[in-house]
Amino acid sequence: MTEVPREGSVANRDQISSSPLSLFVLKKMSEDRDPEYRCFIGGLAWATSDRGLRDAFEKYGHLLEAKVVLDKFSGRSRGFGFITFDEKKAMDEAIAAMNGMDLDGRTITVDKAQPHQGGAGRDHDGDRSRGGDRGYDRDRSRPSGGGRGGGGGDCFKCGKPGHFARECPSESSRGGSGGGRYSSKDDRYDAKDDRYGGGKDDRYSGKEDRYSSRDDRYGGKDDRYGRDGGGRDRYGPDRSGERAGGRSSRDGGSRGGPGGERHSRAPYDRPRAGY
DNA sequence: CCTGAGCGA
Repeated sequence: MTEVPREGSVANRDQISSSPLSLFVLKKMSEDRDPEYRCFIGGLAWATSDRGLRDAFEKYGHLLEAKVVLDKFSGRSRGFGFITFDEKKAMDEAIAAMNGMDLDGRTITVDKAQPHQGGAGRDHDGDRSRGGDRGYDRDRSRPSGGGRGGGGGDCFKCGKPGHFARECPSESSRGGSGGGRYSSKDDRYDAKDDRYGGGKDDRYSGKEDRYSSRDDRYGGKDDRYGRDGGGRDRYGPDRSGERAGGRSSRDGGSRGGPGGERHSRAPYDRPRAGY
């Protein structure tokens, strides 16, 4: 009746032992879904490295990880990085203390990092909402220096946002133009478009020597004022993409020389190189 | 004196 057949027990034991699937356990990477205390650091100077990040944030708590995101296409910092604390209060202290602070000569933005659920495999996702926000605000107010006099800010003449001091409508002679940057298109774009679509083929044949010095363009003593040295092009974090796209349309992917690299070498510059 | 604005192998 209530007797349990031993034969069944033996058979059942054997079944478990012979089940290879039962021995496997689903183990994920070191990072479990348990949210770590990661912070997104934005507004970093181009010359800021992961060491600089850690050195600036390890004082608020023990950092499990401190890394500056580098651009694989340029090899240079993308201007933001991530730091991971092992404690929540440390993260909170760091955010509250370093947000809007000046690091490496530039005002940085410190905020909670967005969780990437895919790991390395991440596609181009235009929507960051992901169905779950984590305090991330896409329409956040720009620190703009945080009003702490860090270096960012609005118009230096009238202090009104939406325009710059050079284009301040409050002082600009409104002769013919009442808008400033909003009126008509910029001639500078026409000039750029002209050399790409103007039909001039010698634009790179004889001008290439100027780009040969692209390694010293970042060799300036500063990361924000040393750009106007030999570049006719204004503010450009990396114009290599534009140039590569322009020449590829002409070359069709064929290189006529061994020096067809996108960049000669790492544009690493040391502000304290002792130069 | 400022257009960098951004979330990674």
